[in-house]
Amino acid sequence: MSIENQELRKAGLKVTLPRVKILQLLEQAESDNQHFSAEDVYRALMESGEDVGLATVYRVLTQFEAAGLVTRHNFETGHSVFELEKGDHHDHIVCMESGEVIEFYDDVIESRQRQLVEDRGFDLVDHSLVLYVRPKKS
Amino acid sequence: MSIENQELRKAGLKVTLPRVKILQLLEQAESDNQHFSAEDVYRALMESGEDVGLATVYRVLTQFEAAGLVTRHNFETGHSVFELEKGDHHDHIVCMESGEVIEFYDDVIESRQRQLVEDRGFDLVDHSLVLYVRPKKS
DNA sequence: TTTATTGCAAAATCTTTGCATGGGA
DNA sequence: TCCCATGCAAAGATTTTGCAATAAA
Repeated sequence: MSIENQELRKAGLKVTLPRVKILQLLEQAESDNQHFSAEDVYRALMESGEDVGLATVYRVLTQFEAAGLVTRHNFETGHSVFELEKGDHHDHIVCMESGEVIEFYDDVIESRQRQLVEDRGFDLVDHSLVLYVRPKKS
Repeated sequence: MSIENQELRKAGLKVTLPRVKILQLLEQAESDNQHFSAEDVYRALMESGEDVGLATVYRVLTQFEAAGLVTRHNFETGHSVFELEKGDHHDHIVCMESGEVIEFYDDVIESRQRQLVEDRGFDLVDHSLVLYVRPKKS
């Protein structure tokens, strides 16, 4: 029994071909490109000969999100991107020209955030930080 | 000469009725509701008897954005919202129990963000930071 | 078999654009 | 007058949904 099948069952999802293929795709993603739009996933499936409809891609990704398998980001790009949930917190840099997404983690920012809210009498539960950038001109 | 007219001229935009009305609407917004969708603006104009097309609302808001008069946000709501640019950048702390929203500005985080993206060969264009918190238990 | 899932197409949203008309400088 | 701006409708782009056919358990 494959790892994908186990994960799908654990999530309460019937093991079907589109779900397995999409989960495999997300898990085999290169470390420098783990953010997929529904269109990205659809195109990748078509290229590898899998005949899966775009509507199904949307449905499966939405189910994966509900099951906690993926995280959906709504960056300012006009479309959603999906990322496999690996449990490691990170923030995002989004290039406004290429659409490229870079993950980063910075201790200075993380601890500063915690201190800022504690100074105001709160505990930090979660946060969302996205840096929108453009390639340096000079 | 009204303030709106001056602002429009300064932005290099011809002073037209739709532009003046939309700018007025944004400037008269209550402090607790400064985020408008194009549809919001369109509806408000219709209700005050101004016959402006929705396409024009989009065009004007886009021009205002290009001119730096407004900021466009793409929240998770599926549609853009526009906010008058008042020059005071701030981030947000959101209390998950009371819903309270606190604005803050922190130089350490701001400069660290800039450095992080510049180390990677980018210029920081914009950013979005929201801290989700809970009242401290102890 | 039995029910959830899929594929397709159509619809629902939100936003932009082409083009002829109208309004501001 | 001279164009820019506008209104309308149509087109785009992204995402969702209805429904009959299909596949998993």
